[in-house]
Amino acid sequence: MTRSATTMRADILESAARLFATVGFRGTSLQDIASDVGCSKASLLYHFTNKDAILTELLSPVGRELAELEERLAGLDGDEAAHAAVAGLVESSLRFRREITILMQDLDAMTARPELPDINAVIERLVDALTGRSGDPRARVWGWMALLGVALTGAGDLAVPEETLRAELTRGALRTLGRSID
Amino acid sequence: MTRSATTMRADILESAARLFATVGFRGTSLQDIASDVGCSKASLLYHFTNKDAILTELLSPVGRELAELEERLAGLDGDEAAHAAVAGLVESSLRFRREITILMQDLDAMTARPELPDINAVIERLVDALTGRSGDPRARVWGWMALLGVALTGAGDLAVPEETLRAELTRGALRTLGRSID
DNA sequence: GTCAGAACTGTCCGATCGGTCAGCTAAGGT
DNA sequence: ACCTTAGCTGACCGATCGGACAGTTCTGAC
Repeated sequence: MTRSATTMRADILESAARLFATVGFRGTSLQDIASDVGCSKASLLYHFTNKDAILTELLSPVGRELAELEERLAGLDGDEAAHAAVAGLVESSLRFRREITILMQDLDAMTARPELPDINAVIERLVDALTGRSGDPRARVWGWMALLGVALTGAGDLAVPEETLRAELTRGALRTLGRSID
Repeated sequence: MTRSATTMRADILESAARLFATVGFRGTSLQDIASDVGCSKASLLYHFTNKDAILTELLSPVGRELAELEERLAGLDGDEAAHAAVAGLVESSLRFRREITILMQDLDAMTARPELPDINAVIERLVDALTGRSGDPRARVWGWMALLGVALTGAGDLAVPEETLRAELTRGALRTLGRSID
């Protein structure tokens, strides 16, 4: 069977996203994806230049969203920026549960990926926005992104209303970050 | 240089723990550990039967602690058991920050590890204690263990008192798990 | 029917993984 | 001085990884 290029790319991205989110990027081989899609390993590399390209395209919507957040933060400063940064992270985590889960699965490897310029660029901005306390703020931001990701993953099958979850996560994040903005 | 067996084992465990916690179990090769310790890869396998044995020994204290929790839960039932289970998980997460981080790094792979009988056994019990809602309770328990782990990791360099953190995490966990026990 | 190009695959490659093994070296008992 | 043994290592193995590439099959335009 021969699928159209767009259909095939969509199928590959869907399978890859599911596998990446459950067993991680490193834990997923090209053969695993190919078996799930129902094609050969070589076919994947016909539609995508390499394995990293699949990941990059999966995360590009998150990158765009975070880039917009970056722009919004540019006009703010101090507590206002910190509040907007955390609120934006919570919002993005809710919108991209699976993508954030993928990011979280190989957190350390992701931060060192040059092919994710959007995401890493906005992290720098968030570090600026949330800075001013002891310790490594970068680790704190990533820690909180991961925290939100796992929280949403673990709470995915709960009956807790999304509104409540959003409010609690925002309040908890702000409190733990040591800022009192209400 | 020739170190004593006990010293060598301790050095290996220390290096492995640091590497596992930062780049994950899968992300750490035997050569990585050997380089960090300052010995050959073969030397690692002289002191430990295989790579899994290093991980198992690293996590054995957590296993023992969770086994004790399991015994404590055996005498309880219903809401009492659920409360004790969550409180115990929070307590263990605080005591074994790094080990929980390691568990969290390859969460999916860890749950399927037969060489971690202590840990997986108590998970079964925790599932029983926390059961009674829709969805997969096992995923929920692991999700919360991971949540706690990342929270503690990300919050490691914060000025928030450990007491406050402990109280907030316990309350948040109980709330999200849908139990109202106060 | 023909044919160009898109879609796809079998097969091979180098690198790296966890693990094995025969043998080397240094230390301690006698 | 001799020898046993614990500690250690270089070299090697099979498996698996991501990726390359030549060649095959399908499909739509004419």
